[in-house]
Amino acid sequence: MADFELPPQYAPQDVERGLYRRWVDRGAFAPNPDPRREPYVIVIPPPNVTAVLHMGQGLNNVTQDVLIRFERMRSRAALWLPGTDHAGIATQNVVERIIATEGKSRFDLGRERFVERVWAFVRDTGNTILEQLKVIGCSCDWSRTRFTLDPEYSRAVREVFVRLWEEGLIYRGHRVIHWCSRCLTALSDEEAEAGESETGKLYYIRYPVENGPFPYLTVATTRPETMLGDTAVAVNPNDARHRAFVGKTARLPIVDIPIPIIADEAVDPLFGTGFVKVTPAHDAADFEIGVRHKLDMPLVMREGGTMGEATGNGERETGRVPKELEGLDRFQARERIVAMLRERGLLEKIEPHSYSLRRCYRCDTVVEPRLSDQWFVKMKPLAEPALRAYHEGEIRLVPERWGATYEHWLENIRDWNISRQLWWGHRIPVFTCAACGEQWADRQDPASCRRCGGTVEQDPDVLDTWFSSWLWPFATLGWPDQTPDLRRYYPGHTLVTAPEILFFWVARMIMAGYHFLGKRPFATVYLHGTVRDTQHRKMSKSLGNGIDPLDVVRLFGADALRWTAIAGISLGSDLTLDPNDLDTTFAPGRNFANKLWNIGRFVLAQLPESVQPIESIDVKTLPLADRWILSRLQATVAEATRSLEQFRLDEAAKRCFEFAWKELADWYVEAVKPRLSAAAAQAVLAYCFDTVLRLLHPVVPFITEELWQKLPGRKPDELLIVAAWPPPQLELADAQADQEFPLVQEAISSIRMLRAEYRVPPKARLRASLWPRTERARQALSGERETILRLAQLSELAFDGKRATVGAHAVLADGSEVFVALEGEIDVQRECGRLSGELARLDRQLSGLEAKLANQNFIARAPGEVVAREREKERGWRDQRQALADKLKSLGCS
RNA sequence: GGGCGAAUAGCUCAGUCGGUUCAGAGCGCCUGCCUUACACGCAGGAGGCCGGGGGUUCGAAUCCCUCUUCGCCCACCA
Repeated sequence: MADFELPPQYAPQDVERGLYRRWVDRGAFAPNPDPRREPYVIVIPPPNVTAVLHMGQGLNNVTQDVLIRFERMRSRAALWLPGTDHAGIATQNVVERIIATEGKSRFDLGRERFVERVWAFVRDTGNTILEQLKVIGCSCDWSRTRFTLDPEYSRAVREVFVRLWEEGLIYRGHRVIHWCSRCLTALSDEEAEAGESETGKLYYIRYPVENGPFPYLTVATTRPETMLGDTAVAVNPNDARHRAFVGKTARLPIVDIPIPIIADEAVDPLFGTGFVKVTPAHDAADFEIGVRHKLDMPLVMREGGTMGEATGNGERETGRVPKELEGLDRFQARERIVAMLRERGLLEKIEPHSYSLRRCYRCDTVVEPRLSDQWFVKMKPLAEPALRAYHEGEIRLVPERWGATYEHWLENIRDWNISRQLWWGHRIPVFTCAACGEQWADRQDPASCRRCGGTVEQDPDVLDTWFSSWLWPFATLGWPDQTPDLRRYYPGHTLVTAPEILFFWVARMIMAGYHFLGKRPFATVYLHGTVRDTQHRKMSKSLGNGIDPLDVVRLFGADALRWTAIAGISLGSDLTLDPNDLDTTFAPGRNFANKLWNIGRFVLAQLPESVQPIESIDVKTLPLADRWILSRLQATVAEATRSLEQFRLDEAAKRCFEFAWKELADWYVEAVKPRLSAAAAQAVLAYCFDTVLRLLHPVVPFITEELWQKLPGRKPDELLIVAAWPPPQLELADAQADQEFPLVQEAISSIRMLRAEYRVPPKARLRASLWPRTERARQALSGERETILRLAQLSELAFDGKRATVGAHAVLADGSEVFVALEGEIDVQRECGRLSGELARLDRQLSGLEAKLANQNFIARAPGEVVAREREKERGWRDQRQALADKLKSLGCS
């Protein structure tokens, strides 16, 4: 008997913190330095420095932790590399909001002081989310924590920029990009998210036509305010209705200037009126038309989204914006222009129109297409190796279906706008000489022009935050230096992330990996689902339907959270949780932890100081229940291992749950209770519990570690986290036990059913008779007499070879008697009926299959393997048929 | 407009190659139980036209077509 007492309920709060500290203190999270160990590497999707943990990240990181703990126990040098992303726009926005409460803008502070302010903020709060990851048990190697703005990391970013520049893959593009008028920066195509379809208005506006076939034409637009920037009206060249207008001149209302009517293929004659107003500076498609027709491209909106002649960035005065609209917000301006048009009788009609607006992914402001000069990366050459890697199977997506999306994006890839008009981020290392105009990208900040010695100026913009995160798998390991870490831990193995950032991040990391190191960054991309509420809405702060993982940890423990995230989600599917009922949502995990705790409590109370190792026991001589549970354990090890290897984490978790609760606790523990003093029984019990704790450790690390350390024979410094994964080396599978113990279970269940059905009181003395139908069953059941008596709460048990019935005879407390008999599966007549029914069905199936196999068409057309499989099936059925027939014969039925 | 996914018990979801390991789990519900670990528990139970319709097949939750509903991704129809 152990000399300690455990409380009847598991209290996660009492153990989690201490255990985590022990793991850290013992350096358990660092990869094993033994060079013979094969590395296994996961790099964390770096959360934003400003982030606080939400369920989505909980799911993401717990998944990674399960994989890393699994591989660590499998003796690999497992490295999970953590870190954070500086998150350009997001972080800048947060700090801007903070200083706004002080009544200041970033412009009041100036660039240098503002950036210093952001750094101070990051130093203060930047570790929040990493600390929270510790609370949920993540076993990251914290000694290798990286930040995308670390000096070494920044060096990698700069190196990459300069290399791309030298390869001619970076260029200055003058074109229409997505512009956020609130963040005051350009955005990439991916950062301008198309949102929900919403109902807006389509305005039909008349433009007078000079000397045309008709005095005016009508254009349709959703953004009337952009008309100030129109430099043409276009029709489709094949549009017979409007052909006569081509070449004529329209008069742009309000601005009152002449604009040409041109023909361009891009115009869809079926949309609106077939006349399109062309605003090259504020619409990407119009820009293309403008280029083709060499049109002027005046900007009529300022960077902040107000109307006005824009200044700077190559824009010039055009006199297009009337005084009364000057400085007006674009949406107010829309109303005013519509009113002005109406006054002039030029507004034909307004129709409801449904479309989807693109919005800034950071502040949700409606994005404005805007002509400007930005830095772009040519993506085609980068995309090709990434595509090839997928086709050749060097990179695998799990689940596979995402491959199509990945391919489509890469095949249609567009150049990447990487400059942001922000202050927080990696400054673009492009330098321009004020004297001679020389422009180049440099690894070091030059003091003067490399050509003429004149003064140089650095580009004011910073890089897209994703331009640093796409280097994460190798920049975190010290690249561009050939560090030992880089050599050992690159390429990595598994990337775990949500499909939302497949383009933002995953595809780009693959491109960067091949381009800069010539090797894939990882072999497998595991894409998990999204966390949603019961209405299937994505959990988000703005919707207020989120669940704070830390609340869950507080209420139910980290293991309960982890259990729910892992066991509750199958490969690639979404995780639905109810934020209004945390108890229902997380109870299963908590209950399971408590169950484990109590199995542990029981086991520990029974076991002596030292237990025989299972290896020293001749398992073949053990009682049926022991052989059965060991056989089940062996199967569980095999299945759980295979499931984890295939990323079926839920299957692995559930299989172990099934073993621990249903097989070990419900059956074996109950069955073994009378023999607990036997050394062999103790050995089996200890071995089973020890092993299932190992299997469960990746999913529920805290409780398993806590219990495992208490098991007899444990050295004080032993930790489950670095213990060996259960090897399938012992031959514990026992086909006979697998067949016979279920008979015992069946008998017990039958009797229990009778008890319940006939309401036999628990205290009643009950006598049951069993009539096993085969010699083997008779042996098995006789051997388990004690178990049956105990688990079915019987006082007597009899066997009889003639009748196949389960019967029970009860004497109630008041002396009255109850006789119960089960006519179930062991009843001869019932059994005969059942078996002959089965035989008949099998015969039907068999004849169908035979017909199929006799069909020459099938043989000729079906693939060889299919035919082989069918033949195999036929053989199996024939054997089954034979066995059935034998059984029927042995029972003596016709 | 294209592409992808989902629909199975009251709820959240498993169900691989078409067949006796296919009607399953957890939660909830009902009936008994404080049986020498666990009431966060034990034992027993009820509850399903596997979204609708058609097809293939000896046989369909499973394969094909179609419809309905929901979700996601992509797309320069102003």
